[in-house]
Amino acid sequence: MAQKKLTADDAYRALHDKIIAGDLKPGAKLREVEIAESLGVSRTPVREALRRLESDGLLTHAPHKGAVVKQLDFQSISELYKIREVLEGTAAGLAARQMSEVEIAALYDMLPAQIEVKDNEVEASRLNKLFHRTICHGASNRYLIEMIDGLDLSMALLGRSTLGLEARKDQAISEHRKIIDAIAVGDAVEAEAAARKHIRSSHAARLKILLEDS
Amino acid sequence: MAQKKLTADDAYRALHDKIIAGDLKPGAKLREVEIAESLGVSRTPVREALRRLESDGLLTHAPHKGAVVKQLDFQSISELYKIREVLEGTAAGLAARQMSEVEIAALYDMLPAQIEVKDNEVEASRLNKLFHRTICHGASNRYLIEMIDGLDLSMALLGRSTLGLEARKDQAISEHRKIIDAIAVGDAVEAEAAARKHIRSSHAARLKILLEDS
DNA sequence: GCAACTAAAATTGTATACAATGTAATACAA
DNA sequence: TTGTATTACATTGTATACAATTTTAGTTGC
Repeated sequence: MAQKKLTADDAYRALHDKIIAGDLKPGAKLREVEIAESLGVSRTPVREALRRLESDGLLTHAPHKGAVVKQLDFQSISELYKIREVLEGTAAGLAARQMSEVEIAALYDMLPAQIEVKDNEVEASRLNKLFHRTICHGASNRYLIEMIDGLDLSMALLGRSTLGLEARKDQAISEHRKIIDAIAVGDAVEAEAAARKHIRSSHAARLKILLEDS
Repeated sequence: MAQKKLTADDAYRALHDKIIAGDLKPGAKLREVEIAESLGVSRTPVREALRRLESDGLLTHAPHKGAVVKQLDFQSISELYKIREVLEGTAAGLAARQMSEVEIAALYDMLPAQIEVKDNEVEASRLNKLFHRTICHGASNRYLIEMIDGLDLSMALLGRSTLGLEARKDQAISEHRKIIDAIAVGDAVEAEAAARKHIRSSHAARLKILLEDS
């Protein structure tokens, strides 16, 4: 078999994926030797991975105390959605000015798959991310892309997707369509407004989940 | 004498400051052993510092090739200012809704010092950053603060401040006052508009400097 | 039984040694 | 002379050894 040599980047991705998948929940402590052994590497690359995850905002790290998966409090979640609203709105507005016909067509093409996916929260979430990423890239701004990606990562700390709520799924798709429609006609103001509204209702759905779970 | 033990965090700050101060210019290659020896530590903490600077966006880093101080191209600079406009505008808008009387008074108190500073680009830049940071904190959003701080860092890669231009200094102060005025009366829309305009004219000044230097 | 102190174990931080990769220089052939 | 291949060197990547710090467990005194 392959047994390809693992590197720091592999360690990063492994931990990254574990956190995203919810395998490592907020509050979980990460011990370097433990991780190193489980991955079959030394502590050095593990430490590098941990530091990257820290600057990604997925871990908190106190000197001599170790790394812990970050736990978002209520206030942080509100702040997170507020900024997401601004950035996704900006992205949609820029996309309305810059996206090409084919790119817009690609957005429309994503809708059927979003509708068809049933009771598969993971896949629904993947398609949703793809949709938002496509618009974000349509804005052609590397800093914006980086920031939204960063927020998405933090979002993963919240656990299961809001698309798990059946009602939310249909609403989200309808909102997606409105965003595309505005982009398609080059209406930046409306595209931004639609995107902001979409994030706000996503926030509302999130709050519903949080209150259910508590 | 003290001879305090240096740690990874110190190495980070040392390099960080050298880049900000322009001591390490874009394009400069950073060799681990060289830095380690100059700081009197081993490569381990230096590597950690380099990785942090990389995720700060101050360095680019190719595997097995080493770290280089990032060089921003024309396109990147435009994108940088575009996002700064959005974020600083958002910050000013939120600040208009949330800042307290005393905080606003503190903003007004900063203006005289900004006016008095003469031919001291470094000090002028410091006061300017302080002003923007204060508004940013007035928005009470940790993610927003983090992002604007990150953009400020990248901004440092551009070299000397736009406040070096004599005409720009007066203009900037006038714009600062307009922003505060809007915040003081709680006019979020106007505060955002004023802040965005401020960043745009800063961008214009930046372009002037860039064209002069080339 | 509880509190505080002490010691030992666990864990992170740093230094160094070794491996892998990339770069540059040199030798050789066309 | 130029192009290429080979080899030596420089640099980064990983593993391990050691130091510093924190946490935990145990013991002693009250």
